[in-house]
Amino acid sequence: MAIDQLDGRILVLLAREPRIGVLEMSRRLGVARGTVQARLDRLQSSGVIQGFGPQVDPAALGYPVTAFATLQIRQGQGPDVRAHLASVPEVLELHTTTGTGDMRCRLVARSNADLQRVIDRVVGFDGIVRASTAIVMENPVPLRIIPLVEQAAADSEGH
Amino acid sequence: MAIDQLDGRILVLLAREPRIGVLEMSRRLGVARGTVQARLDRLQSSGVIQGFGPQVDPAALGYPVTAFATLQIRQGQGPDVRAHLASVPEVLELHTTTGTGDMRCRLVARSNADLQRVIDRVVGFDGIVRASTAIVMENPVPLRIIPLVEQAAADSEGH
DNA sequence: CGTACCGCTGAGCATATTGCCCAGCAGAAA
DNA sequence: TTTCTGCTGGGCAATATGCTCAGCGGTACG
Repeated sequence: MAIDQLDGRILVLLAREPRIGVLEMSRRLGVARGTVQARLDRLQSSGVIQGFGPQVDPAALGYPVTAFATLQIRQGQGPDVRAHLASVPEVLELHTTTGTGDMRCRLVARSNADLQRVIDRVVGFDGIVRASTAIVMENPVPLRIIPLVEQAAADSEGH
Repeated sequence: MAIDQLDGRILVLLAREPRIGVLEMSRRLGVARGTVQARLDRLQSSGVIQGFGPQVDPAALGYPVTAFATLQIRQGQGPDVRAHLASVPEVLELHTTTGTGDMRCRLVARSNADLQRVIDRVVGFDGIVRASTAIVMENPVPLRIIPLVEQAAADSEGH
């Protein structure tokens, strides 16, 4: 479950050069190919690596506006609201958080004007009591995992 | 910049079976290998596909707790606060949003107790005026892009 | 102390894929 | 008509993959 230094180096290498092959990886890391193969299999089957899906930029797809919405849900309407939000393509992510019936979702839109349409569609659903939205201006730290991987690998040093 | 149906099918296929090769993709899609190759190159150079980095599960790394923090920043301290937050491995993402000096970040921690340590480290910085945190309980819609890709591809139908 | 067990190594082999080339062809634009 | 662009289908050498194997050093356990 915990990862060691070699696992960490594999993950970092993979994050930096994702299209790299197993053979090339083994050369860079100075270990046998079978070892990298086995580590990768283990990382995937243990769930540390969930996949290698392409990271698609919504902006390049024509959706340059990102926003976060905080929703308050009427008691008992949770499942319905989830299904509703899941059916909206512009909802990229949804979490339920502490707080009475609170959800937060990440939205994208084609423009600020289009965001209004998206929000209307999102909150125009019975069961959503209240909604507040914050538009993203900058993204100083894009979603990342490498620093955490390095810390986790370092933590496992002193076994 | 906009994607067509073939691009959309490539992205969906790639999202479903990321380790698939160009040759196999061309077979599944019923087009020539060179075509898929060219489309992939274009998707990458145009920025639609940012990369194929491994999707690492923080929970499997030993960080099962996720939280969102909303920070209020003192005027003019933005750059310093950003640099500080970027230096904390548990900060996975950071956005600046509308609102007076507002930032939101995504945090992970080893436990609820550990979250306190992380928050202390995050907010224990001159320039952060106020902070509120919400712990994530469920993630009904994990970060996704396929529905948006399909919509974008469908929108380009009527050229 | 001896004996399993486990992970890593280094190697080999048949098969599949890649990167790169080419000529031909259809549709759109000029 | 002519030119351009994108897709096709093919071929080629080089490379990577999946799989197997025996050897070898640790560590755990009786």
